[in-house]
Formats: sequence, C-alpha cells, structure tokens
Amino acid sequence: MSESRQDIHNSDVPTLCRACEARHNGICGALRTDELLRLSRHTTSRRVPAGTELVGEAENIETYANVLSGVVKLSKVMADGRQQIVGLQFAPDFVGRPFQESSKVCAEAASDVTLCIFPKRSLDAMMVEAPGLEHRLLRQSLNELDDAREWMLTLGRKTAEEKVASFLHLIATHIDPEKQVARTNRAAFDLPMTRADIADFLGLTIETVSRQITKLRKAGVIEIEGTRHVTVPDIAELEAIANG
Amino acid sequence: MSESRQDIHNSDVPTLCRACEARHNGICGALRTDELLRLSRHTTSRRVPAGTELVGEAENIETYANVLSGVVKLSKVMADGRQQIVGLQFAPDFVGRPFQESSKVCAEAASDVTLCIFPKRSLDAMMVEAPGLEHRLLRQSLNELDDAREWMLTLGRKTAEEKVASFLHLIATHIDPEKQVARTNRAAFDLPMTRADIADFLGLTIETVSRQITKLRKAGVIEIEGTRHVTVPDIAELEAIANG
DNA sequence: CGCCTTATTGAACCCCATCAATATCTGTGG
DNA sequence: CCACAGATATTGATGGGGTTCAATAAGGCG
Repeated sequence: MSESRQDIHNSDVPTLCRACEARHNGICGALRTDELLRLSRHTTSRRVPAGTELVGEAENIETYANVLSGVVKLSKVMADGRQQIVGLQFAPDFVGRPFQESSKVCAEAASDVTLCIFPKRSLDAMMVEAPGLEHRLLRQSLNELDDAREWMLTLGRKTAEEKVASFLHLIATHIDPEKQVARTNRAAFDLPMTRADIADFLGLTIETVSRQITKLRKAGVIEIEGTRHVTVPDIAELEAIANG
Repeated sequence: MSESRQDIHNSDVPTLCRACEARHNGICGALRTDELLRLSRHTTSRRVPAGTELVGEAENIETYANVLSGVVKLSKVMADGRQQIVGLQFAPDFVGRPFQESSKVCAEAASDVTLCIFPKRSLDAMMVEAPGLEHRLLRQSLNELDDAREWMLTLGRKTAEEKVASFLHLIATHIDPEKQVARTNRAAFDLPMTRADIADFLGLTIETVSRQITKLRKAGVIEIEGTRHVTVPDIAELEAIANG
C-alpha cells in the first residue's frame, strides 16, 4: 500500500512527484526513489483546457498519464453519433491501456485538467522490473471494474431521476481527492462537465437531465447557483434517491 | 503469454490442470510446474447445475475459481428487486475479487457449469511469489474492463433490437472457447440462459426480449429451434444490426 | 398425460425522447 | 460597463419505444 511512504520527503524524489505523492495515492507510489527518478526524466506535467482530446478512439497509444487535477472522461461513439461516457477518471487515477496498441475508448478532458504524462515505453519497461507497479495497476483496474459494474446497474435499471441523483452523488464523493469520504453529510462542488456530458454519461438526453436537476432542486435535495455550482445539504437523502 | 507452454505435457503437471491448460489460456498458465502442483493440492473440480449461487452479493469470499465450461453470470440487485447482470464469465475466465474481503456482485451459474475451485488464501499467497500471476490477472481485468465498457454503450445507447442482437452476437462469439473467433460467417449454439436472464443482462423486460427475438427470427437474421437453440446464418448481418 | 415453469403474444399506458421555443450564461469587443 | 453573439441550459408540447398488465402457448419433466 505505501512501500515508499518514507521516500516522500526524500530530497532525491523529483519535485513534481513530491507534490503529487504527498497528496495522492497513485501508481507511482509503487516505485523506489531511483525508479521514480528514472521515470520522471521522461515525464512532463501539462495543463489542458476542458474539451482537449487526449486519446482518440481506436487511436494508437504512445503515452500514459496520471490525472493530477480535474476530470477525464472516457467515451465511446457509435457510427451514427450516439455517444456513451464509459468512465470518469479523477486524481490520482492512471489513464492508459497497457498490453494494447490502440485504445478502445476516447479520452478527453471533461474539465480543465492537470496531467502527468510519460511515454508508454518507459512505464512498460519499468513494469517488467518493478512488480509492485503491476500490483498497483491491478488494484486500480479491479476498482475501475467495480465502478463500471456499479454504473451498469445505473444505466440498465435506474429511472432518470435515480440516474441523475447517482451522478450527483458520484461527483460529490469523488471530485475532491483531498477529503476522502468526508464524514460530513453536506457537500458543495462545481459540476465538472456540461449537461450534454452528463446526459452522455447517464444514457439520457440533455433535456431529461435538465428536468431532473430542476426536480431535485425544487424538492430541496440540492441547491444550485449558476448552472454549475451544486450544494447538497443531505448526502444521505441524495444517496437514498439514487438507490431507489 | 505462454511462459509454461513447454510444461503442459510434463507428467508432473496435475491431470486436472493438463486437461484444462491444453485447451484454455487461463491464469494458471503463469505458474511453474511446481507452483501449479502446490496449488492443485487445494484445488477441486466441481460440476454445478444452472442456478447454483457461487458467491452472494456482499458475501465474504473464501474461494476463487476458474470456469472450465458453461457460463457464470455476475449480477447486482437493488433494494426493490430490480436486477442487472454486470458480467458473463466464460471458460477459461477467472472468477473472484482479489484484495477485497467481500464481493460486490453475486456470482451464479447461468448454465450448468464446471469449475476449478481453490482457496482464496492459496492463490493470494502465490501471487506474492509468482509475479506472473498478477500479470495474468491484470490482463484479464483489463479485458473485462473493456468488455464492461463496451456493454455500457449497449445499455445506455442502444435500442431494444440492437441490444438483443448484441447479446446474440456476444454469445455466438464467446460460447465456444475451442473455436476462437471462427472464420466462418455462420454460427449455431444453445442460449446459456433464460429470457429472464437475458432481460436482466440487457436492461429490458422479458416481454421485450421475446418480441425482439421474434422480430429477428421473422426477418431471417436468426433461426430458432425450441426456445434455446439458435442458428445465425450471417453473423456479419447480426453484428451490423447490433451496431446500428 | 398433466403439471409447472418458461416463453410468446396482445392491449393500454407511461416515461423519456424528440421537436421547438425561450432563457441564461460566457466571453468578447465597442 | 454594457451590448451583443454564440454556446449552453431550461421549459413546453407531442409522440413513440418499451413497460406493464393480462392472457395464451409452448417446453420440460415427473
């Protein structure tokens, strides 16, 4: 879990990584200081504005990345344009698909995003030497699989109102990597994506999303300022609606 | 990919494993002969009839398993009974959730199933020694994640007809582990599950599934004998319908 | 054959999509 | 600072795909 915890304050650790590792619990935590240093030589930190396409669907992958801030959306598109968002990556998630030449999804910055980008080859090579890396990746993959399956239940069986409530609950509990599962029953945050994105995530239309948000607002389950800022006075109530 | 290929015919390999490994490409392929032998001491092969619950939702996990034949369904249930199947495991898939005490899904035999069952502790211990095991598990997890995301598109954006066509295509291409992606454009197979299961997999009702199957039959896309046996004269056509 | 489970078919309804109009937000330039 | 324009969001009216309720038919197994 934290093999390198004592390394965090080691002055040999790249500054970029120190700032990251101190707060997050990403895959790089599996690396020893010297490995981290080696990887960081080919690493660049980058800020990209919302809407930037990081990897196209069926496109060859040359790089991996860690999300440092913001939200990355993974989506799939059908021939006739129908779109479905199949995953949201928050800090400190790893973005990439090892063992595969090309991506089966499109990765795009949903909000403004800060990324730590490194070449596929570098990490692939390091995976052979440092088994802890594969261990971390396996853990994250299994968590993502749990999330994906949880979302399949939402997509397949929930009503529009339950879907929107589920989405708001997801964001409320994931947007801020600092306060892990805060014990307060209250949350305030900015929606990291447009109504169109939310609709594509929920398998709904923009109009239905808008109507359900209005409905939740009028019912006092959420409060909204502008179109993006949401306050949830009672997260438990929101969760109850999300789960029927 | 096949580190132990030369071991397959080694007489030291447990008979159970020899029969399995020869045909399939499961996670045990990552083990050396002596490791395989050690694991096999705690391993039992078991046939279970359709409907057998293997792991309950939120139940503690004591064992893992490999699917040797048949289909295992993974499902989630809401408080009010709404159900969604979130994964289908075919031979030689691994069934289990490492790094977690309890399961977030219910695993149940969809058809009659043959399993190779081993204690969680045994494999967990072996994962520490044999890094190749985690490598295999990572590969399978990433593939399952790809599958889950593909299915999210189906659940969120496809019509009932496209969903049923997608399901039939999935079964046609996965039911028989022997003939990997057969090059013929024709397929014949038995549906491994009831209409109720299919509905729960597609996020539809039994009635809608039945109507869409009838529709595909009348259109000549599929032929049906009894309620289970399906023939697909033109898989490409089925796939075209599945993808809009 | 007869019983029970599973599947099909029919009719009415409803939730969400679609089409359409209006409102609000955002940022840019006068 | 305000006006304007394009993008984004809300709200309304209508319609359709899938659900629901109900009845009939077909398998499966003693």
